[in-house]
Amino acid sequence: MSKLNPRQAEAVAYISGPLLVLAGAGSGKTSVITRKIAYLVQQCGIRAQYICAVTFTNKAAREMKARVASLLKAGEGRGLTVSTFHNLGLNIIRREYAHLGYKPGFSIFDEGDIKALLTDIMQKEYQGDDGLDEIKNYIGNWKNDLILPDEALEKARTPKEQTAAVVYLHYQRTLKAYNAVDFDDLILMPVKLFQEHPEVLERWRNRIRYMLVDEYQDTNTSQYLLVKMLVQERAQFTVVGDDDQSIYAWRGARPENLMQLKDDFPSLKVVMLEQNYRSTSRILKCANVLIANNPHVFEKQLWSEMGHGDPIRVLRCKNEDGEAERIALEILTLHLKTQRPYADFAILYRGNHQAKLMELKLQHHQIPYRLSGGTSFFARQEVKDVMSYLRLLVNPDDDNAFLRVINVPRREIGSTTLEKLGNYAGSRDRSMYAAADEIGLGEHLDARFTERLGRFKRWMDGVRKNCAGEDPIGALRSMVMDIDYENWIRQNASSDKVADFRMGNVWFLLDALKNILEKDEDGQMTIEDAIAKLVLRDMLERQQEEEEGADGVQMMTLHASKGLEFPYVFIMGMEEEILPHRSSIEADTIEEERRLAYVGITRARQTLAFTYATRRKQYGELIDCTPSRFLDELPPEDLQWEGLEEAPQEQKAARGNDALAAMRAMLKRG
DNA sequence: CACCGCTCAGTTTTT
DNA sequence: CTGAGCGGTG
Repeated sequence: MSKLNPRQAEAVAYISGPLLVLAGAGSGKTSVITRKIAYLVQQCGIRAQYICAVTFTNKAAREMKARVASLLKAGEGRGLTVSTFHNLGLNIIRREYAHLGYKPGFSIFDEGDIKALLTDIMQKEYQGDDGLDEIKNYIGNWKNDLILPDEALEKARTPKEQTAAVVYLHYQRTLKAYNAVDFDDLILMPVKLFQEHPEVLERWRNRIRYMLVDEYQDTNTSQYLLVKMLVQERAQFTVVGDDDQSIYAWRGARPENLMQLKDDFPSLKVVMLEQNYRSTSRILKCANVLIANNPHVFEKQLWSEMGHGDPIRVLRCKNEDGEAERIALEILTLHLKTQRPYADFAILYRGNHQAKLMELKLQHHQIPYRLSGGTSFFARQEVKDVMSYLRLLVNPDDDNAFLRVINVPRREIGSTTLEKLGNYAGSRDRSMYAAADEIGLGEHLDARFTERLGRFKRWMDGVRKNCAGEDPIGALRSMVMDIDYENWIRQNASSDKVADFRMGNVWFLLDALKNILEKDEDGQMTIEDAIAKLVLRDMLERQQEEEEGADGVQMMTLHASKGLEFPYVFIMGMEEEILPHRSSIEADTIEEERRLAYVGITRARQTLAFTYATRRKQYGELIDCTPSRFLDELPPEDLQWEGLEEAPQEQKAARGNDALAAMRAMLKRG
């Protein structure tokens, strides 16, 4: 077990009041959190069940859990909570749903469900879904700021806001009727609940006596309020964050929450972690010098004892094709020369579209790679279908799921039937599923159609019964067989290969569900809970990770790279309009772009290179590119520019290009 | 309902 | 310039 430095030790041992740890990149913040949990349990006699650590991603939570487990003796970690904000919120709602007027088995709507619901509402209210995304943003922002529909209606000034507020009101009512919540509600509802029911809050405060929050700079207003309410005047907490790594303001994160803490908790102690255990000092100097261009409340200087390191190279390329080619050749050469696995190399970029060409080049040179991001597993049709079956199974009020499922596969229930069922259900204040076999429906629908609906409902009720038995997963597998889903997939797929892949996803989903049920320690997990966890992506990634053991160059966006590290890092597209992004230049949010560059630089352990193209095809036109202003902000003495010989008039002196020639020669040799 | 052609946007994204 | 998504048509 590694020794903590004095600052880290101070952060771990300080438990007499609220603590803010400003942890620079690579300064061992996860160690501090995990060691602190162990310290609380082993030295302070606080039982693990009273400790709650919160992260933003499942991955971070998983890593933290594993590291804590390795520090504690068996049994000591019993009842410890390490979860994401959303999972914590889910756990609260799971126990307190009755106070919120919800029923068990409530659905969690994902991005797709939300859009479908909003489209539906806007069709009804405004006969069109123009500006859906904008309205969705308004609603999301309100929810992040803890503003409910009534307040939004009052506050709305512009016509757009008023429209959005009206839609918001309908949206929230419909969610309630469907016995559903969205992701934002998982945070917002617990806060509202605690505000309205102090006795419930008291119960939770009793359960959570010490709180630790990771990536605090990424919290939004609701999340901060949730933390604040739980810790309240007892103020037993540690939050860890880095204002320089705040790159999610665009989705509601408020790095100001770091400052807010000082006002809200005057006794706040601040500890700064400035020793970096990841990068060479040259890389850190670059990072420091760059970020010094941003205003700071807390000044920090990262330093390391990892040696001076290689110069940082800036590779000038003719065009986007040359850029990708150059990176591919660099990696190929370095891989051969150093014998390091491809997984030691990372290519980072601002936007996902930049990955395309890069991918082609890597393929061309037969370099294995791993691409993170891309189409989410949950966006896949077959996954959505099966998820909808699962949801309808545990939540018959979920009309969204009902509509998705009713004709998949074909049950000869058309839009007219569904519209009449919907109207009838609406008039009776029932869900479509509940109304599907009501006698009164016969007055609006022909017997043929009521029979089809009734048959579906009877079948579904049967499946639900089976699920309540000994082997719920087995029951779900039979359900998939029962509807002959495989046949449906085969009919709709373009090839057998695609069909196999899709069926694989279906079984994978059920396996993940099985794993969630099985790994549950206290045996309290119901199938309802497990499905909710599935929507929150928990467990799924873990399985995918296990399958992803293969060696390969890692390609990802700068955003996705936060929290990771690589020996060799390439940051591509270092150009004005790309990094900083054009829209950020226009919106004057350069500082966040600078932090994005900062995050990218601080991912590198030993070698860092930037690339940019002098010309680039954009929207069908060949345009001249300007190197990113961030390159100019870096210390010139640590940079080594390459590829300037074609443009000697540029501000930087041309340097020898021996490296490129040597590389080519080496490639020829083998 | 399937397919074709037109229009329009073209950042980052977890839960 | 592309690719997605939409609307119109057969």
